[in-house]
Amino acid sequence: MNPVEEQLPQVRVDVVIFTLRESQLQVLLVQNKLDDGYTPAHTWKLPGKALEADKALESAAYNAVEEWIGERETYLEQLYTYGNLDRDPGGRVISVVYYALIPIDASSKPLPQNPELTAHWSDVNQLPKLALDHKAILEYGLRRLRYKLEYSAVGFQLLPEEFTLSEIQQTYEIILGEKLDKRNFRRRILEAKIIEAMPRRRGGEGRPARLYRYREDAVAEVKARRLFP
Amino acid sequence: MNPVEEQLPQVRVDVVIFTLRESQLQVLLVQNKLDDGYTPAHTWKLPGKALEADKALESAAYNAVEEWIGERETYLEQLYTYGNLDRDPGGRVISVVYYALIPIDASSKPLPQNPELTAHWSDVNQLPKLALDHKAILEYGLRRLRYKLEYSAVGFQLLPEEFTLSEIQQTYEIILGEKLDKRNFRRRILEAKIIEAMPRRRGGEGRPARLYRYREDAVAEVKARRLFP
DNA sequence: CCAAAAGTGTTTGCTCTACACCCATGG
DNA sequence: CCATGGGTGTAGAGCAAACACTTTTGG
Repeated sequence: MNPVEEQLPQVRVDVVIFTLRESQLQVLLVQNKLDDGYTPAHTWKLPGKALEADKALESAAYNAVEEWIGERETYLEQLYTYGNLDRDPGGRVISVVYYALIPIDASSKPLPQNPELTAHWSDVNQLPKLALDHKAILEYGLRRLRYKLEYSAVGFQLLPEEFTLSEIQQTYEIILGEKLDKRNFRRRILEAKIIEAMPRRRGGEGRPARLYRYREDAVAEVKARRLFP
Repeated sequence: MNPVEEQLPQVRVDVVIFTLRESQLQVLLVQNKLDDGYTPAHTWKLPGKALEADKALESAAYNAVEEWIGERETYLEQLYTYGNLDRDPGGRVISVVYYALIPIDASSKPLPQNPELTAHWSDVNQLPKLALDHKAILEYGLRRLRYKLEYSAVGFQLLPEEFTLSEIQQTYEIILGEKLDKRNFRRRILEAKIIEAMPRRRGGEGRPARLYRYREDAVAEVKARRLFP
Protein backbone atom coordinates (compact mmCIF):
# COMPACT_ATOMS: atom_id res chain seq x y z
CA MET A 1 0.00 0.00 0.00
CA ASN A 2 1.49 3.34 -0.91
CA PRO A 3 1.45 6.17 1.58
CA VAL A 4 -1.24 8.15 -0.21
CA GLU A 5 -3.61 5.22 -0.33
CA GLU A 6 -2.98 4.63 3.32
CA GLN A 7 -3.79 8.18 4.33
CA LEU A 8 -6.84 8.82 2.27
CA PRO A 9 -9.96 6.74 2.84
CA GLN A 10 -12.34 6.23 -0.02
CA VAL A 11 -15.29 8.60 0.01
CA ARG A 12 -18.71 7.67 -1.37
CA VAL A 13 -21.93 9.58 -1.67
CA ASP A 14 -25.05 7.51 -1.11
CA VAL A 15 -28.66 8.61 -1.34
CA VAL A 16 -31.91 7.57 0.26
CA ILE A 17 -34.53 8.40 -2.36
CA PHE A 18 -38.06 8.56 -0.98
CA THR A 19 -41.29 8.81 -2.90
CA LEU A 20 -44.98 8.04 -2.58
CA ARG A 21 -46.18 5.19 -4.77
CA GLU A 22 -49.13 2.87 -4.44
CA SER A 23 -50.25 4.77 -1.34
CA GLN A 24 -47.05 3.85 0.44
CA LEU A 25 -43.81 5.55 1.28
CA GLN A 26 -41.22 3.85 -0.92
CA VAL A 27 -37.47 4.02 -1.25
CA LEU A 28 -35.17 3.27 -4.18
CA LEU A 29 -32.85 0.29 -3.79
CA VAL A 30 -30.36 -1.21 -6.22
CA GLN A 31 -29.10 -4.75 -6.77
CA ASN A 32 -25.81 -5.62 -8.45
CA LYS A 33 -26.21 -8.09 -11.31
CA LEU A 34 -22.84 -9.80 -10.73
CA ASP A 35 -20.63 -10.78 -7.83
CA ASP A 36 -17.85 -8.19 -7.51
CA GLY A 37 -15.61 -10.12 -5.12
CA TYR A 38 -16.99 -8.46 -2.00
CA THR A 39 -20.73 -8.52 -2.55
CA PRO A 40 -22.54 -11.53 -3.98
CA ALA A 41 -24.84 -10.89 -6.94
CA HIS A 42 -28.33 -9.52 -6.17
CA THR A 43 -27.37 -7.85 -2.91
CA TRP A 44 -29.63 -4.93 -2.03
CA LYS A 45 -28.01 -1.57 -1.38
CA LEU A 46 -28.75 2.11 -1.35
CA PRO A 47 -27.80 3.82 -4.61
CA GLY A 48 -24.63 5.91 -4.60
CA LYS A 49 -21.25 6.34 -6.16
CA ALA A 50 -17.63 6.96 -5.34
CA LEU A 51 -16.90 10.67 -5.03
CA GLU A 52 -14.99 11.98 -8.02
CA ALA A 53 -12.16 14.42 -7.49
CA ASP A 54 -13.83 17.24 -9.38
CA LYS A 55 -17.31 16.96 -7.83
CA ALA A 56 -18.62 18.82 -4.84
CA LEU A 57 -20.36 16.55 -2.34
CA GLU A 58 -23.81 17.94 -2.90
CA SER A 59 -23.44 17.89 -6.64
CA ALA A 60 -22.39 14.23 -6.48
CA ALA A 61 -25.57 13.52 -4.54
CA TYR A 62 -27.68 15.28 -7.17
CA ASN A 63 -25.92 13.20 -9.82
CA ALA A 64 -26.75 10.01 -7.99
CA VAL A 65 -30.41 11.01 -7.87
CA GLU A 66 -30.45 12.12 -11.49
CA GLU A 67 -28.96 8.84 -12.64
CA TRP A 68 -32.09 6.97 -11.51
CA ILE A 69 -34.80 9.61 -11.51
CA GLY A 70 -33.73 11.61 -14.55
CA GLU A 71 -34.33 14.85 -12.70
CA ARG A 72 -32.04 17.19 -10.78
CA GLU A 73 -34.62 19.55 -9.35
CA THR A 74 -35.50 17.45 -6.35
CA TYR A 75 -35.46 18.15 -2.66
CA LEU A 76 -32.11 17.02 -1.29
CA GLU A 77 -30.68 17.23 2.20
CA GLN A 78 -27.60 15.84 3.86
CA LEU A 79 -28.46 13.08 6.29
CA TYR A 80 -25.28 11.91 8.01
CA THR A 81 -21.72 10.82 7.35
CA TYR A 82 -20.84 7.26 8.24
CA GLY A 83 -17.22 6.50 8.92
CA ASN A 84 -16.69 3.46 11.11
CA LEU A 85 -13.67 1.39 10.21
CA ASP A 86 -15.43 -1.90 9.68
CA ARG A 87 -18.60 -0.78 7.94
CA ASP A 88 -17.50 -2.07 4.53
CA PRO A 89 -15.59 -5.35 4.13
CA GLY A 90 -14.14 -4.03 0.86
CA GLY A 91 -12.00 -1.49 2.70
CA ARG A 92 -12.10 1.80 4.50
CA VAL A 93 -15.08 3.68 3.08
CA ILE A 94 -16.67 6.87 4.30
CA SER A 95 -20.23 7.43 3.09
CA VAL A 96 -21.72 10.87 3.03
CA VAL A 97 -25.43 10.13 2.84
CA TYR A 98 -28.13 12.44 1.52
CA TYR A 99 -31.84 11.93 1.28
CA ALA A 100 -34.07 13.06 -1.55
CA LEU A 101 -37.82 13.47 -1.94
CA ILE A 102 -39.33 12.74 -5.34
CA PRO A 103 -42.83 13.93 -6.25
CA ILE A 104 -45.40 11.28 -7.11
CA ASP A 105 -45.51 12.05 -10.82
CA ALA A 106 -41.71 11.91 -11.29
CA SER A 107 -41.45 8.53 -9.60
CA SER A 108 -44.19 6.84 -11.62
CA LYS A 109 -42.01 6.62 -14.73
CA PRO A 110 -40.18 3.32 -15.28
CA LEU A 111 -36.67 3.21 -13.82
CA PRO A 112 -33.74 3.42 -16.27
CA GLN A 113 -31.45 0.56 -17.19
CA ASN A 114 -27.89 0.24 -15.94
CA PRO A 115 -25.40 -2.39 -17.16
CA GLU A 116 -24.37 -3.36 -13.63
CA LEU A 117 -27.36 -2.65 -11.43
CA THR A 118 -31.09 -3.07 -11.33
CA ALA A 119 -33.22 -0.64 -9.35
CA HIS A 120 -36.56 -1.14 -7.62
CA TRP A 121 -38.90 0.85 -5.46
CA SER A 122 -39.40 -0.80 -2.13
CA ASP A 123 -42.03 -0.17 0.50
CA VAL A 124 -40.35 1.17 3.67
CA ASN A 125 -42.41 -1.23 5.74
CA GLN A 126 -41.28 -4.27 3.76
CA LEU A 127 -37.61 -3.84 3.09
CA PRO A 128 -35.42 -6.66 1.81
CA LYS A 129 -32.20 -7.51 3.63
CA LEU A 130 -29.72 -4.74 2.95
CA ALA A 131 -25.93 -4.91 2.69
CA LEU A 132 -23.47 -3.25 5.07
CA ASP A 133 -25.01 -0.71 7.42
CA HIS A 134 -27.58 0.37 4.86
CA LYS A 135 -30.52 -0.77 6.93
CA ALA A 136 -29.49 1.48 9.79
CA ILE A 137 -28.90 4.35 7.38
CA LEU A 138 -32.31 3.93 5.85
CA GLU A 139 -34.01 3.79 9.22
CA TYR A 140 -32.27 6.93 10.30
CA GLY A 141 -33.39 8.64 7.09
CA LEU A 142 -36.94 7.58 7.75
CA ARG A 143 -36.81 8.89 11.29
CA ARG A 144 -35.48 12.22 10.10
CA LEU A 145 -38.14 12.46 7.41
CA ARG A 146 -40.95 11.75 9.85
CA TYR A 147 -39.57 14.16 12.33
CA LYS A 148 -39.06 16.92 9.82
CA LEU A 149 -42.50 16.40 8.38
CA GLU A 150 -44.00 17.38 11.68
CA TYR A 151 -42.45 20.78 12.06
CA SER A 152 -41.72 21.82 8.49
CA ALA A 153 -43.40 21.63 5.14
CA VAL A 154 -41.22 19.00 3.43
CA GLY A 155 -44.33 16.93 2.77
CA PHE A 156 -45.13 19.05 -0.26
CA GLN A 157 -41.96 17.84 -1.93
CA LEU A 158 -43.63 14.46 -2.37
CA LEU A 159 -46.63 15.89 -4.21
CA PRO A 160 -47.01 17.14 -7.77
CA GLU A 161 -47.22 20.87 -8.35
CA GLU A 162 -50.98 20.95 -7.95
CA PHE A 163 -52.78 18.85 -5.41
CA THR A 164 -55.95 18.68 -3.36
CA LEU A 165 -56.25 19.06 0.38
CA SER A 166 -57.17 15.40 0.68
CA GLU A 167 -53.96 14.46 -1.13
CA ILE A 168 -51.78 16.37 1.30
CA GLN A 169 -53.61 14.89 4.20
CA GLN A 170 -53.12 11.38 2.80
CA THR A 171 -49.41 12.12 2.35
CA TYR A 172 -49.12 13.04 5.98
CA GLU A 173 -51.15 10.04 7.07
CA ILE A 174 -49.02 7.62 5.05
CA ILE A 175 -45.71 8.92 6.31
CA LEU A 176 -46.72 9.39 9.92
CA GLY A 177 -48.72 6.17 9.94
CA GLU A 178 -51.77 7.63 11.66
CA LYS A 179 -55.16 9.09 10.77
CA LEU A 180 -55.58 12.84 11.07
CA ASP A 181 -58.72 14.89 11.67
CA LYS A 182 -59.93 16.41 8.41
CA ARG A 183 -61.33 19.67 9.76
CA ASN A 184 -58.42 20.44 12.02
CA PHE A 185 -55.95 19.58 9.30
CA ARG A 186 -57.60 21.85 6.78
CA ARG A 187 -58.00 24.73 9.15
CA ARG A 188 -54.37 24.67 10.14
CA ILE A 189 -52.91 24.26 6.71
CA LEU A 190 -55.01 27.15 5.40
CA GLU A 191 -54.21 29.37 8.36
CA ALA A 192 -50.51 28.73 7.82
CA LYS A 193 -50.82 30.48 4.42
CA ILE A 194 -48.33 28.16 2.81
CA ILE A 195 -50.57 27.06 -0.05
CA GLU A 196 -52.74 28.98 -2.48
CA ALA A 197 -55.93 27.95 -4.24
CA MET A 198 -55.86 27.47 -8.00
CA PRO A 199 -58.79 28.32 -10.25
CA ARG A 200 -59.24 24.73 -11.47
CA ARG A 201 -60.81 21.84 -9.68
CA ARG A 202 -60.14 18.16 -10.08
CA GLY A 203 -62.98 15.85 -11.06
CA GLY A 204 -63.26 12.12 -10.47
CA GLU A 205 -65.56 10.20 -8.28
CA GLY A 206 -67.56 12.35 -5.92
CA ARG A 207 -67.57 16.10 -5.61
CA PRO A 208 -64.67 17.76 -7.47
CA ALA A 209 -61.90 19.02 -5.23
CA ARG A 210 -60.28 22.41 -5.31
CA LEU A 211 -56.64 22.35 -6.43
CA TYR A 212 -53.91 24.12 -4.49
CA ARG A 213 -50.22 24.71 -4.97
CA TYR A 214 -47.42 25.33 -2.55
CA ARG A 215 -46.41 28.99 -2.23
CA GLU A 216 -42.71 29.26 -2.93
CA ASP A 217 -42.44 32.25 -0.61
CA ALA A 218 -44.01 30.33 2.27
CA VAL A 219 -42.36 30.41 5.69
CA ALA A 220 -43.15 26.93 6.78
CA GLU A 221 -41.25 26.05 9.86
CA VAL A 222 -42.99 26.00 13.15
CA LYS A 223 -41.04 26.68 16.30
CA ALA A 224 -40.39 23.59 18.34
CA ARG A 225 -42.27 23.31 21.58
CA ARG A 226 -39.83 24.16 24.31
CA LEU A 227 -38.73 21.79 26.97
CA PHE A 228 -38.44 24.80 29.28
CA PRO A 229 -40.31 28.05 29.09
CA MET B 1 -0.44 13.80 -9.58
CA ASN B 2 -0.83 10.06 -9.37
CA PRO B 3 -4.23 8.46 -9.98
CA VAL B 4 -4.86 7.63 -6.35
CA GLU B 5 -4.25 11.16 -5.21
CA GLU B 6 -6.57 12.37 -7.92
CA GLN B 7 -9.44 10.11 -6.89
CA LEU B 8 -9.33 10.51 -3.16
CA PRO B 9 -9.98 13.87 -1.62
CA GLN B 10 -8.38 14.65 1.70
CA VAL B 11 -10.68 14.13 4.65
CA ARG B 12 -10.45 16.18 7.84
CA VAL B 13 -12.35 16.07 11.08
CA ASP B 14 -12.97 19.47 12.66
CA VAL B 15 -14.69 20.24 15.92
CA VAL B 16 -16.66 23.14 17.32
CA ILE B 17 -16.01 22.98 21.05
CA PHE B 18 -18.50 24.94 23.11
CA THR B 19 -18.33 25.75 26.79
CA LEU B 20 -19.60 28.27 29.30
CA ARG B 21 -16.93 30.59 30.67
CA GLU B 22 -17.15 34.03 32.16
CA SER B 23 -20.93 33.90 31.87
CA GLN B 24 -20.65 33.60 28.12
CA LEU B 25 -20.95 30.87 25.56
CA GLN B 26 -17.43 30.39 24.27
CA VAL B 27 -15.83 28.34 21.54
CA LEU B 28 -12.30 27.01 21.15
CA LEU B 29 -10.28 28.46 18.29
CA VAL B 30 -6.70 27.82 17.25
CA GLN B 31 -4.06 29.96 15.60
CA ASN B 32 -1.06 28.62 13.66
CA LYS B 33 2.21 30.06 14.87
CA LEU B 34 3.89 29.98 11.43
CA ASP B 35 2.90 30.54 7.84
CA ASP B 36 2.45 27.15 6.19
CA GLY B 37 2.36 28.31 2.58
CA TYR B 38 -1.42 28.49 2.39
CA THR B 39 -2.36 30.20 5.64
CA PRO B 40 -0.47 33.17 7.02
CA ALA B 41 0.69 32.94 10.63
CA HIS B 42 -1.89 33.71 13.33
CA THR B 43 -4.91 32.78 11.24
CA TRP B 44 -7.89 31.72 13.33
CA LYS B 45 -9.43 28.34 12.63
CA LEU B 46 -11.54 25.66 14.21
CA PRO B 47 -9.46 22.87 15.73
CA GLY B 48 -9.27 19.61 13.82
CA LYS B 49 -6.97 17.16 12.12
CA ALA B 50 -6.57 15.12 8.99
CA LEU B 51 -8.33 11.79 9.27
CA GLU B 52 -5.91 8.94 9.78
CA ALA B 53 -6.44 5.68 7.96
CA ASP B 54 -6.97 3.64 11.10
CA LYS B 55 -9.36 5.99 12.90
CA ALA B 56 -13.11 5.94 12.77
CA LEU B 57 -14.64 9.35 12.15
CA GLU B 58 -16.18 9.73 15.56
CA SER B 59 -13.09 8.54 17.32
CA ALA B 60 -11.02 11.10 15.39
CA ALA B 61 -13.41 13.78 16.62
CA TYR B 62 -13.02 12.61 20.22
CA ASN B 63 -9.25 12.73 19.72
CA ALA B 64 -9.44 16.30 18.49
CA VAL B 65 -11.42 17.27 21.57
CA GLU B 66 -9.14 15.36 23.91
CA GLU B 67 -6.06 17.01 22.47
CA TRP B 68 -7.23 20.40 23.80
CA ILE B 69 -9.55 19.54 26.64
CA GLY B 70 -7.73 16.51 28.05
CA GLU B 71 -10.99 14.63 28.40
CA ARG B 72 -12.78 12.13 26.16
CA GLU B 73 -16.04 11.83 28.05
CA THR B 74 -17.70 14.84 26.52
CA TYR B 75 -20.92 15.29 24.64
CA LEU B 76 -20.15 14.98 20.93
CA GLU B 77 -22.45 15.09 17.95
CA GLN B 78 -21.92 15.20 14.22
CA LEU B 79 -22.79 18.58 12.79
CA TYR B 80 -22.38 18.49 9.03
CA THR B 81 -19.99 17.47 6.28
CA TYR B 82 -18.59 20.24 4.12
CA GLY B 83 -17.40 19.27 0.68
CA ASN B 84 -17.43 22.13 -1.79
CA LEU B 85 -14.57 22.12 -4.26
CA ASP B 86 -13.22 25.55 -3.50
CA ARG B 87 -13.60 25.70 0.26
CA ASP B 88 -9.87 25.28 0.94
CA PRO B 89 -7.24 26.96 -1.25
CA GLY B 90 -4.77 24.25 -0.23
CA GLY B 91 -6.65 21.62 -2.26
CA ARG B 92 -9.71 19.44 -2.21
CA VAL B 93 -10.61 18.96 1.41
CA ILE B 94 -13.72 17.42 2.90
CA SER B 95 -14.41 18.36 6.51
CA VAL B 96 -16.61 16.22 8.68
CA VAL B 97 -17.49 18.59 11.50
CA TYR B 98 -18.60 17.62 15.00
CA TYR B 99 -19.57 19.79 17.91
CA ALA B 100 -18.76 19.12 21.53
CA LEU B 101 -20.08 20.49 24.80
CA ILE B 102 -17.63 20.87 27.68
CA PRO B 103 -18.83 21.31 31.25
CA ILE B 104 -17.83 24.51 33.03
CA ASP B 105 -15.36 22.85 35.37
CA ALA B 106 -13.47 21.00 32.62
CA SER B 107 -13.02 24.15 30.55
CA SER B 108 -11.65 26.30 33.36
CA LYS B 109 -8.28 24.56 33.29
CA PRO B 110 -5.54 26.26 31.23
CA LEU B 111 -5.28 25.08 27.63
CA PRO B 112 -2.36 22.79 26.75
CA GLN B 113 0.62 23.78 24.66
CA ASN B 114 1.15 22.67 21.08
CA PRO B 115 4.33 23.30 19.06
CA GLU B 116 2.44 24.60 16.03
CA LEU B 117 -0.77 26.07 17.38
CA THR B 118 -2.04 28.27 20.15
CA ALA B 119 -5.58 27.86 21.40
CA HIS B 120 -7.96 30.37 22.94
CA TRP B 121 -11.52 30.45 24.12
CA SER B 122 -13.51 33.00 22.23
CA ASP B 123 -16.88 34.50 23.01
CA VAL B 124 -19.38 33.48 20.32
CA ASN B 125 -20.61 37.05 20.14
CA GLN B 126 -17.13 38.47 19.50
CA LEU B 127 -15.45 36.13 17.09
CA PRO B 128 -12.24 37.04 15.29
CA LYS B 129 -12.05 36.70 11.53
CA LEU B 130 -11.92 33.01 10.71
CA ALA B 131 -10.21 31.25 7.82
CA LEU B 132 -11.95 29.33 5.03
CA ASP B 133 -15.63 28.63 5.65
CA HIS B 134 -15.12 28.27 9.38
CA LYS B 135 -17.31 31.23 10.26
CA ALA B 136 -20.26 29.66 8.46
CA ILE B 137 -19.55 26.33 10.13
CA LEU B 138 -19.43 27.90 13.55
CA GLU B 139 -22.65 29.81 12.97
CA TYR B 140 -24.38 26.66 11.88
CA GLY B 141 -23.11 24.89 15.00
CA LEU B 142 -24.43 27.68 17.14
CA ARG B 143 -27.82 27.53 15.44
CA ARG B 144 -28.00 23.80 15.99
CA LEU B 145 -27.01 24.12 19.61
CA ARG B 146 -29.65 26.78 20.28
CA TYR B 147 -32.26 24.82 18.47
CA LYS B 148 -31.44 21.60 20.21
CA LEU B 149 -31.36 23.27 23.58
CA GLU B 150 -35.00 24.14 23.20
CA TYR B 151 -36.38 20.68 22.69
CA SER B 152 -33.83 18.44 24.36
CA ALA B 153 -31.75 18.48 27.51
CA VAL B 154 -28.29 19.10 26.02
CA GLY B 155 -27.92 22.13 28.26
CA PHE B 156 -26.93 19.89 31.16
CA GLN B 157 -23.80 18.87 29.24
CA LEU B 158 -22.43 22.34 29.89
CA LEU B 159 -22.83 22.08 33.66
CA PRO B 160 -20.84 20.19 36.26
CA GLU B 161 -22.36 17.05 37.73
CA GLU B 162 -24.11 18.94 40.51
CA PHE B 163 -25.72 22.28 39.94
CA THR B 164 -28.41 24.56 41.28
CA LEU B 165 -31.62 25.50 39.53
CA SER B 166 -30.37 29.03 39.08
CA GLU B 167 -27.30 27.72 37.32
CA ILE B 168 -29.31 25.78 34.76
CA GLN B 169 -31.51 28.75 34.21
CA GLN B 170 -28.49 30.99 33.64
CA THR B 171 -27.13 28.44 31.17
CA TYR B 172 -30.31 28.60 29.18
CA GLU B 173 -30.42 32.36 29.34
CA ILE B 174 -26.85 32.73 28.13
CA ILE B 175 -27.23 30.41 25.19
CA LEU B 176 -30.66 31.55 24.11
CA GLY B 177 -29.82 35.17 24.79
CA GLU B 178 -33.05 35.97 26.63
CA LYS B 179 -34.32 36.18 30.19
CA LEU B 180 -36.58 33.40 31.39
CA ASP B 181 -39.23 33.45 34.12
CA LYS B 182 -37.90 31.84 37.28
CA ARG B 183 -41.11 30.27 38.52
CA ASN B 184 -42.17 28.88 35.18
CA PHE B 185 -38.69 27.54 34.49
CA ARG B 186 -38.50 25.74 37.81
CA ARG B 187 -41.95 24.28 37.58
CA ARG B 188 -41.33 22.85 34.15
CA ILE B 189 -37.91 21.43 34.82
CA LEU B 190 -39.13 19.71 37.95
CA GLU B 191 -42.27 18.38 36.27
CA ALA B 192 -40.10 16.92 33.51
CA LYS B 193 -38.48 14.64 36.08
CA ILE B 194 -35.10 14.85 34.41
CA ILE B 195 -33.18 16.02 37.45
CA GLU B 196 -33.07 14.77 41.02
CA ALA B 197 -32.40 16.67 44.22
CA MET B 198 -29.20 15.94 46.12
CA PRO B 199 -29.00 16.00 49.92
CA ARG B 200 -26.41 18.82 49.99
CA ARG B 201 -26.94 22.48 49.45
CA ARG B 202 -24.52 25.05 48.16
CA GLY B 203 -23.63 28.01 50.33
CA GLY B 204 -22.33 31.37 49.22
CA GLU B 205 -23.94 34.73 49.35
CA GLY B 206 -27.59 34.62 50.23
CA ARG B 207 -29.72 31.63 51.08
CA PRO B 208 -28.01 28.31 50.21
CA ALA B 209 -29.35 26.65 47.08
CA ARG B 210 -30.41 23.06 46.75
CA LEU B 211 -28.14 20.97 44.50
CA TYR B 212 -29.50 18.76 41.75
CA ARG B 213 -28.04 16.33 39.29
CA TYR B 214 -29.16 15.13 35.90
CA ARG B 215 -30.85 11.73 35.92
CA GLU B 216 -29.04 9.49 33.50
CA ASP B 217 -32.22 7.57 32.79
CA ALA B 218 -34.09 10.75 31.92
CA VAL B 219 -36.15 10.88 28.73
CA ALA B 220 -35.58 14.46 27.85
CA GLU B 221 -36.85 15.15 24.41
CA VAL B 222 -40.03 16.99 23.96
CA LYS B 223 -42.11 16.32 20.89
CA ALA B 224 -41.97 19.11 18.36
CA ARG B 225 -45.08 21.18 17.99
CA ARG B 226 -46.70 20.06 14.82
CA LEU B 227 -47.22 22.20 11.81
CA PHE B 228 -50.40 20.23 11.19
CA PRO B 229 -52.60 18.44 13.67
C1' DC C 1 -81.59 9.06 -6.79
C1' DC C 2 -77.62 6.97 -5.00
C1' DA C 3 -72.69 6.59 -4.10
C1' DA C 4 -68.54 8.95 -3.29
C1' DA C 5 -65.62 12.33 -1.79
C1' DA C 6 -65.45 17.51 -0.54
C1' DG C 7 -66.33 20.84 2.43
C1' DT C 8 -67.53 23.33 6.80
C1' DG C 9 -67.85 25.57 13.07
C1' DT C 10 -68.29 25.16 17.72
C1' DT C 11 -67.44 23.72 22.36
C1' DT C 12 -64.39 22.10 26.00
C1' DG C 13 -60.23 21.35 28.27
C1' DC C 14 -55.59 22.17 28.74
C1' DT C 15 -51.34 24.58 28.42
C1' DC C 16 -48.78 28.73 28.50
C1' DT C 17 -47.82 33.16 30.41
C1' DA C 18 -47.59 36.90 33.40
C1' DC C 19 -46.76 38.37 37.80
C1' DA C 20 -44.74 39.75 43.54
C1' DC C 21 -43.58 38.44 47.87
C1' DC C 22 -41.39 35.74 51.82
C1' DC C 23 -37.22 32.83 53.32
C1' DA C 24 -32.58 31.41 54.82
C1' DT C 25 -28.06 32.44 55.38
C1' DG C 26 -23.47 35.28 56.04
C1' DG C 27 -21.34 39.28 57.30
C1' DC D 1 -30.29 43.79 60.92
C1' DC D 2 -29.28 44.12 56.24
C1' DA D 3 -27.93 42.44 51.73
C1' DT D 4 -28.10 38.64 48.72
C1' DG D 5 -29.84 35.13 46.17
C1' DG D 6 -33.38 31.03 46.90
C1' DG D 7 -37.78 29.60 46.82
C1' DT D 8 -42.94 29.53 46.02
C1' DG D 9 -48.77 29.76 43.61
C1' DT D 10 -52.60 31.54 41.00
C1' DA D 11 -55.67 33.67 37.56
C1' DG D 12 -56.68 34.75 32.58
C1' DA D 13 -55.84 34.08 27.76
C1' DG D 14 -54.90 31.51 23.89
C1' DC D 15 -54.40 27.14 21.64
C1' DA D 16 -55.47 22.36 20.66
C1' DA D 17 -58.59 18.46 20.25
C1' DA D 18 -62.88 16.21 19.64
C1' DC D 19 -66.77 15.82 17.03
C1' DA D 20 -71.23 15.05 12.49
C1' DC D 21 -73.66 16.77 8.98
C1' DT D 22 -74.42 19.11 4.31
C1' DT D 23 -72.85 19.79 -0.56
C1' DT D 24 -71.55 18.68 -5.19
C1' DT D 25 -70.78 15.86 -8.78
C1' DG D 26 -71.03 11.34 -11.95
C1' DG D 27 -73.26 7.30 -13.11
